[in-house]
Amino acid sequence: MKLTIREIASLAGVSTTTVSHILNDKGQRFSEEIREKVLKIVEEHNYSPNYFASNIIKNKSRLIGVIVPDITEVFASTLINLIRKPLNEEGYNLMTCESSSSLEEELALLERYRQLSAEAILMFTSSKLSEKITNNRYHGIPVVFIDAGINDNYYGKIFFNEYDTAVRAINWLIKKGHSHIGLITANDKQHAFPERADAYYDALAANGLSLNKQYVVKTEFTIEKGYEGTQKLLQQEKLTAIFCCDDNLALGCYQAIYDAGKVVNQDIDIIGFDGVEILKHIRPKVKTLHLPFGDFGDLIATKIITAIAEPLKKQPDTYFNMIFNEGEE
Amino acid sequence: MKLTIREIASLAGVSTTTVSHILNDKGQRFSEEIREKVLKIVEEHNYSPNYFASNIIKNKSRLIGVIVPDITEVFASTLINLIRKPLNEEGYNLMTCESSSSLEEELALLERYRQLSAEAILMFTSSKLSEKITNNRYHGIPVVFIDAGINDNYYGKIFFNEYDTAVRAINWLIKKGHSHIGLITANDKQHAFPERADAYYDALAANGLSLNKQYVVKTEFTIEKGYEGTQKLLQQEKLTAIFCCDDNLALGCYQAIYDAGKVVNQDIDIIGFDGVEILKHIRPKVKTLHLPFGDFGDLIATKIITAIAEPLKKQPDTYFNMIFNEGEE
DNA sequence: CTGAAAGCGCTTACAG
DNA sequence: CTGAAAGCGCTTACAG
Repeated sequence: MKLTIREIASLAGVSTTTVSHILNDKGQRFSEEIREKVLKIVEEHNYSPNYFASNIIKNKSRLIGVIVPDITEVFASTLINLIRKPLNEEGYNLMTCESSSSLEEELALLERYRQLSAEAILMFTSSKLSEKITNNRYHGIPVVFIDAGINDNYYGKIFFNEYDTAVRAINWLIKKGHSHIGLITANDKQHAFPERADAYYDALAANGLSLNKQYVVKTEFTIEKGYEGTQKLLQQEKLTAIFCCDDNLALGCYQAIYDAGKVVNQDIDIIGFDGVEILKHIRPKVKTLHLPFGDFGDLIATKIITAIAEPLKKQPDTYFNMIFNEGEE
Repeated sequence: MKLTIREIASLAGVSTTTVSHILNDKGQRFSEEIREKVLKIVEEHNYSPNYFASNIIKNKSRLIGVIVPDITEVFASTLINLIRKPLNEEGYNLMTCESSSSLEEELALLERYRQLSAEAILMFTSSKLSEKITNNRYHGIPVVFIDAGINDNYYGKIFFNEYDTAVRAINWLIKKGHSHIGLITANDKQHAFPERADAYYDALAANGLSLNKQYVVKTEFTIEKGYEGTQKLLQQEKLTAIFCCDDNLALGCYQAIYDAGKVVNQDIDIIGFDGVEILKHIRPKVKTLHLPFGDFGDLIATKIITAIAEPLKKQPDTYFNMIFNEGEE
């Protein structure tokens, strides 16, 4: 059904060598006339070289594998969205598969991508994989992690300078008059964002507010846990604001406040963390620290391209500032 | 770096033929002893056949290409999520690319998937592509559309019996005491869901309510347009409920009501359409008709598998009921 | 400048 | 039962 290079060559009255050279922009061995003739025939018959045949020789798949716990996860899909364009422009295709956060599935997907000869893998994970992937290479394939610092990172860590911005956010709450502020943070098994909680502790101290242990909930970063954590915090009658170390928590917090018959941003102020899309859609809007998603995406795309070109090259760490807008958003 | 079948063969002291047969479960020409020996060596060296070399012969890529306007779109990512597992189990890999709803990009992606020898393509689109893709085959590759009936469908249309459930929803509003109900529906260029609007018209008539043209807004199915449409409707002072023919509209509607200082489900009742995730997260919760996503996903997966096995086989139309829960959700 | 031919890593019809 | 060899559709070093 599909034409082969041989047929195109015979149609054009040249050798397969010439057709291949023209298609791959190799050298100037053919006249412009021939070039155009061949290209015209290719066009007419809608010919495209067999992807597998050329890859077996070029040993390049142009494929970048993405592993993500769940494709409906906003943080990940936002980032995938951002890196796709620059990578497409470099001639790479993204392929996304889901791991359901299962280590077994993650390993199976790595293996599948290896079989597909992926040139790089972008891995969203909360598993410790450094043992399987030393120096960020899985059987030679560069693996770029998005994992909040869980794995060693040969290709450079990314820091968001969360602390300073988070301090600013807490200070904003305090200036607004809040003195009983709750915190929902990680139980430290899944995630490790100590700066976020530290900002809370330090900002309270710097403003002469004492730390109330009843105001602190440690849990996992899900909407449900945010909901439950907030229910607990709401038992503290004086509490008037909650700082959530993640937007999923913030969303659950928002729901719990509403369901408890209170009004968000009126009875209880919320501040979230990451700046995912959904927080813009809910009402009242929930304030959040924003990741600089655009720059973050560009960096990841560049990291991947660099890692493909030079898998053995260490890449530097990068620092970004988080964004927090004190005024109305 | 990567081992070849020849090296495995020589390591095992057998021919490449035998190794290939063992790896591909072809025949019983080898002893169990040899089989185990080869498998052990394969295991030890973590050998996997070169994907491209085998595909060039088998002419099977095991790849299913997905084209989606935007990966962050909840409807699409929900569905992709649902079909991935059954398709993986059949040995297929999903590859997802974004079209930004641009016809040009859609065609480019179809072409790219053709070059990748995708075995089937799942296309989320609002473009009329029947001209390029007659009988749902693009250069022989089966294309399954998710497109609300825009394109011809050789592989069977999917109907959601939206009408009956939508009538029930409107009746529910009327029974609740609403007699001034707004409608936000499509401007008919992008989408064609006439049953949704008809249900509104008919239910009003059946309950002896006259149709007020001021209560009807025709627009596109986006959050922004839902917002603007609602602003228009809110100028109608007697209006106390709005039926949105899409969940994006419902979300924009929800926002506009809040921003106008009114209370959702108290001053103005909303009913949406599709049952996407986000409506469960907002507060107050917005009632919506639900697609039977689970069954829908299973059907699409089956359609794809069937289309790959028998590309020339017409597939039957399918009818689903929408879900509308009158009580609390 | 041009094309015949070798070779990429597999699979499989075929000969022994 | 087993393996040498042809062949999949390309690319490219090489010979003319």
